[in-house]
Amino acid sequence: MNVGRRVDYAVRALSYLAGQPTGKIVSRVEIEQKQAIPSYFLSKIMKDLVAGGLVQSHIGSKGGFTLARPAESISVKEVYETVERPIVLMECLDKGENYCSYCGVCTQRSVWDKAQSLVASYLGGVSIGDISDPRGLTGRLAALSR
Amino acid sequence: MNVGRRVDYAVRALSYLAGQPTGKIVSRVEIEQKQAIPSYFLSKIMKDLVAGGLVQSHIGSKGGFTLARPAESISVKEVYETVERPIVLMECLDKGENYCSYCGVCTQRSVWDKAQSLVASYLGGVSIGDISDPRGLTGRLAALSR
DNA sequence: TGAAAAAAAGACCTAGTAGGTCTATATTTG
DNA sequence: CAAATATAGACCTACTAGGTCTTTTTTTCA
Repeated sequence: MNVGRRVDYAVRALSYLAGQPTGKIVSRVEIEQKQAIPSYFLSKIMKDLVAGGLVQSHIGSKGGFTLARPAESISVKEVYETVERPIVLMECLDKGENYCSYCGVCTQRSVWDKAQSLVASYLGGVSIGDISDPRGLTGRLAALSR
Repeated sequence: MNVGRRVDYAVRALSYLAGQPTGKIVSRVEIEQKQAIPSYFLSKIMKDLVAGGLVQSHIGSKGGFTLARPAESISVKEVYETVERPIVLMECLDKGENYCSYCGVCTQRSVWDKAQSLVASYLGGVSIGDISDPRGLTGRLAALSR
């Protein structure tokens, strides 16, 4: 029960994009620097976000990324599932009843199912727009110490 | 965001114990067989449950385990945290503000904090008594096919 | 008293994965 | 053409989940 760095970084990247003027293209390097993401790491994550249709990429000099959709329409749940995997607390909840022969008589199944629904529906209700971050972590941290 | 086998097996073991007459001592091997837990694996898990005060052990021939407390007073959350680790979605939620220098300006922190509270409080409200299983998975599965 | 049955303790092993780094290639701008 | 960029994918390391087994200690009971 642990959210990986990929999700953390993906959310940071999207929050930063959400804070830019609409259509402003931002490079991977800028996002990494503003949001304190390890060099290069973001390239793999952005690939997933592009493939998932959350972000649009622009190849070539002056290229970079923009949100592919309004920030308000992108939920944290969707981000999670795009860069990692569907939110599933136990495998048997995902696969059908015949994944494990005991599913039919399992007393805990409904417990994890409920817990999973709770968190998934909460995350489904939080949008990237809600946590947009125009300046990025490094920018706002620097502002604090001034 | 995934619940490991240790928790699964711990819950199965406790549910089985909860279904026995009060004070009935049950051996590790019996629990493993009735609840379809891999041989030997349960020994490591029971160690944690004993250390955590959820289960009482009885060494020697005719030994085994009993619940140390009423099943209704043992929550799934407590089981989880006893055999694995505290329920924490991101490390920074656990460690103080100074774990990561950006905590103070992090826009996602509250999101994961809320999600974490939701699931923790739900699991805190489900007890082993709620999912007690006197016959175990194998027993009930066999009953079905008869 | 001794053999059997059980927990306690811990060593060991394997495959998978998280997290991170780097390089080569294609594309675009100016 | 040169510089800047995404794309694609190779590569690496440390950790962990999950599982198996063995040795020791304690207890029961015949």
